[in-house]
Amino acid sequence: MPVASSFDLPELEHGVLDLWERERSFDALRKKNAGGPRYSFIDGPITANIEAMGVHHAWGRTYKDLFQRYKAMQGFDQRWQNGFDCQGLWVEVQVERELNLNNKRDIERYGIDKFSRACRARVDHSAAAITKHSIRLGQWMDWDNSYFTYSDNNISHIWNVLKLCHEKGWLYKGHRAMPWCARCGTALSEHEMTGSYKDMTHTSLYVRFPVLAESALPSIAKPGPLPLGADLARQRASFLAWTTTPWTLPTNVMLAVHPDLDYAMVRLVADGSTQPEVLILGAKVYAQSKWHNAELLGTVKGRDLLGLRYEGLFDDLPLAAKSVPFHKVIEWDEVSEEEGTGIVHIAPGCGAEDFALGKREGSPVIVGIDENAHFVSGLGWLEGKEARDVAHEIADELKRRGKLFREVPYTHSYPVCWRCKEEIVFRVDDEWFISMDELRPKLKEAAGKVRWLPAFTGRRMDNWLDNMGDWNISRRRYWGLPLPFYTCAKGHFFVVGSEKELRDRAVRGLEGLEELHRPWIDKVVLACPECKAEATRSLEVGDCWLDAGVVPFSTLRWLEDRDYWKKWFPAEFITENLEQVRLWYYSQLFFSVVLTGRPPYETVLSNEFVYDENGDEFHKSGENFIDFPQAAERAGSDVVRWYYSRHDPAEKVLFGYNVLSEVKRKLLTLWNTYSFLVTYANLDRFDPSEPRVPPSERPLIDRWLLSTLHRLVRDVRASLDQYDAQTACLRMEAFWDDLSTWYVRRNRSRFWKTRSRRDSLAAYQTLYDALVTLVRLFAPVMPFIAEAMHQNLVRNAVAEAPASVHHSRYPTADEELIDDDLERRMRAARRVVELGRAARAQAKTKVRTPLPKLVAVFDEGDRDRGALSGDDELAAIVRDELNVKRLEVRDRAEGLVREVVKPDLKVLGPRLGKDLPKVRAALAEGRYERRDGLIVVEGFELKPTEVLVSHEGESGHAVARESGLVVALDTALTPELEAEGLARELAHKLNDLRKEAGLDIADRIALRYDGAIAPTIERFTDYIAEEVLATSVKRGLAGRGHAWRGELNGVAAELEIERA
RNA sequence: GGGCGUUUAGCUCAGCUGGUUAGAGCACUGCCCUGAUAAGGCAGAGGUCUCUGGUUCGAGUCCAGAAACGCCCA
Repeated sequence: MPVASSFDLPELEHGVLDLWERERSFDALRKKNAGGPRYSFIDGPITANIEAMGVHHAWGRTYKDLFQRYKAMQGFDQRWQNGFDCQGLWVEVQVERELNLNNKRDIERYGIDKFSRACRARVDHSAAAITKHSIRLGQWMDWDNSYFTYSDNNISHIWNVLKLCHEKGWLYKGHRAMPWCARCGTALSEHEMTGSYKDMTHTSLYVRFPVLAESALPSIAKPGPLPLGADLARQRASFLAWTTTPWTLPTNVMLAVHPDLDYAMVRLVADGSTQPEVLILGAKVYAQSKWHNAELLGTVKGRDLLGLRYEGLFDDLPLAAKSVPFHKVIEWDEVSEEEGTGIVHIAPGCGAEDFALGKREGSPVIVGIDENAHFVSGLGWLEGKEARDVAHEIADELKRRGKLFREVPYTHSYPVCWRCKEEIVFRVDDEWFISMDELRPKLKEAAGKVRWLPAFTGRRMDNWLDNMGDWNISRRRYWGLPLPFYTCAKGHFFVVGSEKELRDRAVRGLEGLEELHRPWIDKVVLACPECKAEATRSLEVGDCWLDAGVVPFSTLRWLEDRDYWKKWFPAEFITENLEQVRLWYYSQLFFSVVLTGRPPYETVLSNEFVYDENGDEFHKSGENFIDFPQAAERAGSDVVRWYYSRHDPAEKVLFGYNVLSEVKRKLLTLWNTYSFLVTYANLDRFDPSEPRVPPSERPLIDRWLLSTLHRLVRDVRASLDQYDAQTACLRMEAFWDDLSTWYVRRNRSRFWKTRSRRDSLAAYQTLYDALVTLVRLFAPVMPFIAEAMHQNLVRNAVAEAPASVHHSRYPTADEELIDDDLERRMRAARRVVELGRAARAQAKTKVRTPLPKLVAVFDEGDRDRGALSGDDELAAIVRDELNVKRLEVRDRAEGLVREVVKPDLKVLGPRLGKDLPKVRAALAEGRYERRDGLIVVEGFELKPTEVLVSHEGESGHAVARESGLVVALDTALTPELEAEGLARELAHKLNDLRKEAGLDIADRIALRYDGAIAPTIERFTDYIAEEVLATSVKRGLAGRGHAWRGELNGVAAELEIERA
C-alpha cells in the first residue's frame, strides 16, 4: 500500500480504531494471552463526574495503557478492568447545580430517592463519556466490565472492613471541631482540605474585652495600692483581641496569651471618644503601632495576666451567658504577635485548636451555628442569620456596645470547600472516626515494602502516615456509601458487615430496598443482635476514599471468590497522579493492612500535574482549558501519548498545541522513513519473505544499523521493565533520528539503483527489520501509528503475520548482532564527517566539488583512536559523505597541526596530587621537553601513558577540531576536480528539472543540451545518464519538452528534457 | 514550623557510577539541500550548570548551608 506523504494522524487513528472494532482486536489479544502468566494491574477509579476527559487524565491513562500493552506483548494474562469513582460530594454538588437545588433542605424537599437516582444517572452518563474518550486515547480495557464504586458489591466490602475496625476497637464517634461546609452541610476531612486555601479579604475586628474588677492577680510588676485587676478595671482597662471571623465572637469563652511574651498596658483616648482608657496588648504589637496620644503605663509578662477575668461581649444573650463563669485569660504556647494583638479570642465551638483548649480548661463548648451555618436560638437578634454574612452587623453592634476598637479589611489565606467553593467555617459536631494509632506502624511497615516511583513519593507517604490524624469517615450527605452503623432502641450499637447480614437481621424495610443507598437503606429496620430491639441506621454516608480504597478487594472478589482474589492480589503495578499518595494510595493501604497486613501494590508510579504552555494551571472554565477529545482530533492521540511518555513523571508538564506540534515533527521524521521504505519497496516489489541475506554478508553500515537496533531493543526493554518510559522514548527517538539522518540518507541510492540486487535486498531487509522492530518497540506507547505501520509493512506483506501489532511478540535483543567495536568505529567515522563538514564550511567549497584529501588525527588517549583507517568500508563512507578523494588517518599531524600535551588526569591526579595544577599549566604553555620517550616537565618525568597528546591546526589547510580529534582538509583544486564537481552540479540541476516538469520518480527521459557545458556532459555521459535516468543524451535542442538555460558553476548551459 | 521536590542556553528539557572544550529540540543568524519540501542538513551565536562553603588533583554530578519557586503536612 502506498503511504500518503501527508501525515494526518487523527485520520490515521480513526482508521485504526475502526480496524480494531471491526476485527475485535482486543478480544483476540485477551484470548491469545488467556492462561499466560498473570500481570496484575489495578486501575484507580476515575471520578465519573466530568463531561469530557481532560488532557491531564491522558497522562496517567497513557502510562496505564502503555505498561499493560507492554506486558500483553510479552504474553501476560491481565484483567484489563477500568474503574469509576461514583459517590460523594463531587457528584452531589454537580447534580444539585443541575437540579437548581441550593442546600440540603432543597434536596430533602426534592426527595432523596429522586436525588439519588439523578446522581446515579449523572455518574452513568459521565462514565460513558470517559469510556468513549479513553477509547479515543487508544486505551485497551474491558470496557463492558468496568467497576463502579456505587455498586452494592463495593459497599458490602467496605461494610465488612468497617465491622472489622469496630471489632478491633478502632471505630469511634468523636465530638470535635471540624472544617465545615455550610452549603454542603457536612464536615470535611483532612483529605479534602488540601489546596483549598485561597487569598481573600475579610472584615477583621479589634475588640475590647473589659477587665473585671474582681479579677485576682497573683503577682504584679509594680505593687500599688490596689490589686492590678481592680486597678485596671477602675481605669477602664480592656484586653484588646483581634479576629478575622467576627461570627465566632458571640460564642467567645476565653482569651489566650503566651506566658513568656511581654504585654503592654497603654493609656490612650480612642478615636471618637473623649474618655481615656487603658488597653492591654502585646508589647511588640504596641511598639509597631503608631498611636498618637498613647502612653505606655508599663509591661507585664503574659503569665501575670493568667486568670484575670473579663466581661464578655454578648453576655446578655442566653446562649452566650453560659460562658460567663469561664471568661478568663488562659495560657497558650501558640500565641504569637505576628498577627493580631498577642491576645487570642477563644471560641471552643468554632475551631479545632479552640476546641482543644476548651477541653483542657474544662470550659463549655458553645456551638453557635447549625449545619447550614445559621445562628441557633439563644443568640437573640442573630438567630437564623448566616454566620458569614454578619461581620458588619456584629461590628455595628459591638460599636454600639462600646466594644469595637477598630474594623480593618484583612487579606489572608482562608479555606473554601473543595467542591462548591463556598467559604469554610469551623464547627463542633459528632463524627465517626477510625483511630490510627494502632494502625500507623503497620501502615508504615507495609508502605516500606513498596517500590515507589519516583523514590521521593515513598518518603512523602511515610511523612503522611506520620502526621495522619484519625480518619473522619462520615459525611452528613445523601449520595454515598451508607455507613452500616446501627443503634437499637435500648442504645446498643452494632456494625453490619455485609449485605447478607443486613438482610438476615432486617425486620422490615427490605421490600423497598432498590440498592444499598439512601433513602432506601434508611428504611430498613434491623433487630439488635443483643436484645432484639429495633435498630435504625445512623444517617451518615462515608468518605468517598473508602469507596476507592476497597477496590483491591471488591474488584478481586474478596468476599465471594477467595481463589480469584489470591490469583490477582496484590497488584504488581498501579499508577496515578502524585496527589493520590494521601488519597487512593493511602486508603488502599489502609484496607489492605486491615485485611491482610500486606501492601496491596508492589510498584507505584506517580506523575506530576499538567499545566498550560505558560505554566499556569488549567481552569475548567478558563480559556486555556483543553479537553482531551479536542486535543486528539487536532493533534492526535499518539502525539499526546508520546509527549507524556517521553516526559519525566516527577516533573510537571506544560501542555499545549505548540509543544504538540514539536512532537509531531519528531514523529514526522519517523513517518518519512517509513514512507520512504514503502515508496521504494513498492517500486522494487520488495518481498519481506525473501530469504535473508545473512547479516555477516551485508555491508558494514547495515551491520552497524542492526547493532544499534538490537542495543536499542535491549535498552528499551530494560527501561520499561523499570517503568521508565522516558528513557525508553528518548532512546527510540535518538534511534529513529539516526535511522533517518544517517542510515537512510547514506543509503538512498541502494534503494533505487539496482546495481546489485543482493546489495539492494540487504538494504531493504535491514531497513525493513529496523522499522518493523522499532514499530513493535513503540507499539505500547503509540498504538495507532504502530498499528498502521504494522498493517502495511507486515500484515499486507507477510503470510501468517499477526493481525495486530499488539498481538505480536515484544522484540528481544539478539546479542549476536550487537557489535561494540563496529559501533565505536562508526562513531569515529561520524565524528570525522562532522568535523569534515565544519572544515568544508571553512574552505567554502561546495560539497559537490570534490577535494583531494582529508587528514584525520585522533589524539592519543581518545577513545576512538585506532578505530578508523583510511581505506576500508568506513573510509569510503567518510570520503563519499565529504566528497574527498582520499582519507588519511594519521597518528600525528606534523605540518598540519601543532602538538599539544595534556596530563591524563585519571592517571596523574593520584600520582601528582597538589602538584598537578603546576604541571598542567607548564604543559599548556609548552614548557616541557621530550626526552627518551618521556616528557620532562617541572622536574617530573611523565610516561606516554600519563599524558594525552593532541593537535591544533596550523594555517594552510582548512582545519577543524574538537576534543580529541582534528581534521585537516586539503583544499587544492585541480581542473579535473572542478570538472567532476560540475558534472555533479549538472546532475542535480537535471533532477531539479525533472521535478519541475512533473515527471514521476521512475520516468525515463531524453536529454538534449548545448552551450559551454557540452564537453563536460560528453565526458560524464554515463554518470549523468544514470543519475537522471536518461535513455538518450544528445547535443542540440529540439524545442520540445522542459527547457532551461543558465549558468552552472559559471559555465553556460542549455538543457532540455522530455519523457522518453 | 516539619517533610518533599525543582533550579543546566532566550524557552522546554536531557546529562549513567565525579574527569579535560556540558548536550538536544524550539527560537535566532548564516550557509547548504531541493524526490522527506508549510520539510531536511550543516555551521554559528547563546551557559559564572541558582548562590556560598566543603570533600577531591579535579564537582553540573558528592557533602553542608542558603535563596527562589512548587507540593504535602501542621
